[in-house]
Amino acid sequence: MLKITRKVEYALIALRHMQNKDSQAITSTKEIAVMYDIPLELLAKTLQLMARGGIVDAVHGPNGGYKIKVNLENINMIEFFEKIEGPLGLMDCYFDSDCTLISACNIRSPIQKINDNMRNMFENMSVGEITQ
Amino acid sequence: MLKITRKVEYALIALRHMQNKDSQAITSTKEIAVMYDIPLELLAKTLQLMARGGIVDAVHGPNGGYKIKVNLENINMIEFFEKIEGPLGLMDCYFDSDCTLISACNIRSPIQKINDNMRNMFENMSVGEITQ
DNA sequence: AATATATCAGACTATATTGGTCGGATATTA
DNA sequence: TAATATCCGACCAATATAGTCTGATATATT
Repeated sequence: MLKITRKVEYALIALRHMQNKDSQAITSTKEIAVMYDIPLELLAKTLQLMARGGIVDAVHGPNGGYKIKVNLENINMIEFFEKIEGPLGLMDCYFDSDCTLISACNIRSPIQKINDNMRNMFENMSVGEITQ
Repeated sequence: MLKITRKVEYALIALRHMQNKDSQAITSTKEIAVMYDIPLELLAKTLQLMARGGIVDAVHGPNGGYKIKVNLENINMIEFFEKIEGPLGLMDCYFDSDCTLISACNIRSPIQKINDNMRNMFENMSVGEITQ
């Protein structure tokens, strides 16, 4: 429980690796997969997700690869998780709006409070902080 | 990802239910299972885990059940999770102690930073806060 | 004592999620 | 045209979680 997925882990490793190079340098999937001993295909998929999500730019063809596109300080961990894994279960909860799930929320689920805390924490944590 | 298990959820629901009754009142598994529509056997197991963990007291026999044993403000969420699910992956990380996993930690895993933050958050959150 | 009811305990199955693989398409450089 | 890299979805394998079943033990009531 409370686990971070491999895809997210691989994505962060890849970003940190690229961050330590010249900002215009191109890094291939293979380079990262070999260096950190990560399954190539799976890493490839996560890099594709980051490209789709606008976090990195892709360069096709021989000597192709990826480079970081945005300032990692400007993207929070919730956005990041959702770009890679899709919508999280950690729904936003607006106490002052009307909520059709009040009974499910209050009667059934103290979990909501935990999720609110987690979401809040990750919204205030940038990818840059994590990759250093 | 980042999900809380059903057992934890059921445990919190049970505690909140008991908290709203007289502190000496006995609550059976059945009472809770019926009221919140939770699978009886699974709820039974989580209550047993809480009894083993010293959070509740069990009363055997007819009209038996459970009652809260400790002050829920004095137990943090990490302790609670571990009583119910066993050791979490969110290891403690002591930066000033020597660590045989430094390379794995620094080179491979930004995850460590995320886990440290989560652990810190849950250590400073009491079960009482969540069950109200 | 016998019976009914509740917790206790572990093995077992079903389901869902995640991790990883494969095949083939598209883009680009040489 | 050949080689290399990203792209994309379908697929299978491994793991984790959810839930079920069987039987034991403790105790209150009759």
